[in-house]
Amino acid sequence: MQDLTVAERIHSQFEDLTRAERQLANAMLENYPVSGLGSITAVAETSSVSPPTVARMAKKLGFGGFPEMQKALRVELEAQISNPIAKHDRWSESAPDTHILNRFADAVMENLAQTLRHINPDTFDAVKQLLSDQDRLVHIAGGRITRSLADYLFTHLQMLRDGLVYMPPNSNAWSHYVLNMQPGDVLIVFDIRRYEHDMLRLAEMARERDVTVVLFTDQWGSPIARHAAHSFHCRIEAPSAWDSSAVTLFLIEALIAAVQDKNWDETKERMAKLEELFDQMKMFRKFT
Amino acid sequence: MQDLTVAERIHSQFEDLTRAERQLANAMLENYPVSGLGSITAVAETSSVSPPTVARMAKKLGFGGFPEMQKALRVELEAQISNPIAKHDRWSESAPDTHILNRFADAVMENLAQTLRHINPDTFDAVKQLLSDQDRLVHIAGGRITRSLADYLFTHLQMLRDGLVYMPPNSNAWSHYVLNMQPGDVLIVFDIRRYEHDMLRLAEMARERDVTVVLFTDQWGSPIARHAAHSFHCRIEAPSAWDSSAVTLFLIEALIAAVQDKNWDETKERMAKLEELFDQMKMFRKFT
DNA sequence: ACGATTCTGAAATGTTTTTTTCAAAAGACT
DNA sequence: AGTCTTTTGAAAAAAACATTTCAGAATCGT
Repeated sequence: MQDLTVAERIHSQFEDLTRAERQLANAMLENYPVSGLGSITAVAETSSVSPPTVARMAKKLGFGGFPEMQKALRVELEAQISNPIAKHDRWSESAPDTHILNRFADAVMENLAQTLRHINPDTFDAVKQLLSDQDRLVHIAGGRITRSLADYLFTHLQMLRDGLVYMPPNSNAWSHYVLNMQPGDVLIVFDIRRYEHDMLRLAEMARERDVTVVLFTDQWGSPIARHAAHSFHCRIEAPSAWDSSAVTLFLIEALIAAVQDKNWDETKERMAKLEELFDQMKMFRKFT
Repeated sequence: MQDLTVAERIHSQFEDLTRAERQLANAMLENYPVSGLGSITAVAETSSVSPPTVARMAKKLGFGGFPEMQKALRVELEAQISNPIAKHDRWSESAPDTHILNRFADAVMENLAQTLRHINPDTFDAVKQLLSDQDRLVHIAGGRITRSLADYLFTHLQMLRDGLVYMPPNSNAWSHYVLNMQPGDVLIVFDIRRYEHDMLRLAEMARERDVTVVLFTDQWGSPIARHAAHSFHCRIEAPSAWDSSAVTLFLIEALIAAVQDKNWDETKERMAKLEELFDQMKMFRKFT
């Protein structure tokens, strides 16, 4: 009896149900399982029976009462709707699923799915547009931890366009950088957890100069969001003392790909030139 | 406001939500919309906020109260269930599945799954062990693109241990760094695609000095693998002219988490000291 | 660093929902 | 038909739920 769905229980006991109960049962199966999610009064009403009948049937089906049956319905629904990725068997097959690798993988998968649900494609496209606009200077700033992410974005954008300014994480020097910002410029800031006060000030100052601020932050949202024209909230949950930036990096990469797609011809040309330069510097070995 | 879904309302007003409300909003979107169907107490509990917060947010979102919001959720659910085409195969709901966001997400998920299948947990644990060993110096080197990843690893390991050397990506200076390597030391190198010749030379020289080389590379494998005691092959496929480092970053983070777990007591102490130092520096900066 | 403001949850209050009770209605059996 | 059993819903009682109030906590702004 334990693991049967409500529908299965109804079917298996249909013979034992009374007239009013069968009427109710049919109504519940009609739009299953949503029809059973209202209050007992609502359920009773849509089936044209009385609330006690509903309560009695719930008990007859083996539940403690109506709320218990409703909870079972919710659990069923959750299983039915839930994300396919949330359910996977162990990733790294030879490692137990309590191994940090698998636990971390779970977290990152979930973070990715969550983040994507939060993201507004319009925001994404708008930022893509901003970054594609060669007439705007793009300033990139990161904090203590997010510096690497800022760096990653900068390195890749460099291959796509010029007019980029990388602002070093040492905030003492920022005021000078702000002086060089023009109205219409773009400032990309990373601000995650332990939000940094200097970063907020930077965003404020930039905004005062009519610079469009784009923010990468976590699911809770840095206070900078108030000043940002566009914000990306990336989920950073991880089984660790620190947060996971993997999803933030994914988003950065997706943005880079989008910008690259947008002006593919120019990009291709630029890349060719760059490759040539790098080859001349003999930094790379031929692919074998 | 009338015809917006609850999720849309949450997104559009996310900025105006307070900390506890955001926590609740995230929890509700987590298993949307089922997670919002319990009693106000249940919803509050699963989000770790108080019932009043739930009631307040419902009003903030434009509903008369919690029951009204819940009813809206039920209506949405019904519409969603009865329309089998509107299933959840798309990630970012309002973006078509040809949107770069969704395509990139597909690629990254696939990369992660593939990578995990190929990782040998013994390798992982062995590297964890190496990084936990305070008696070995750990040298970290990255290339043109992978520099950010090396930087990320360095920044985080710094919070876990000392005896770390970050080798700048400018390869001219590397020979001096190699001079300082001792037998038993560890060298972590990142080498992905367009494998860099200097990186290979670095690994060779390190190996000659009995340094244990750990390599992060792509699915094809840098030639450095021949000299490395341990190699991680991360899949880097992406719908882009560049590769995706998201999975490599995931692996770095998982390693950091593993090292941190191993000696948690020492780590905790170290972190406390570091926080203190950072606070002091912040204060110092304020007065200058 | 210090008030002013906003936010938050415990507790109290008011409301709705659920269950129980019970009498009437329907049906079953003699 | 008459009596007994079962079923049913109205109404009351009990329980759970939702909202409001309020004081402490956190945050903000100067």
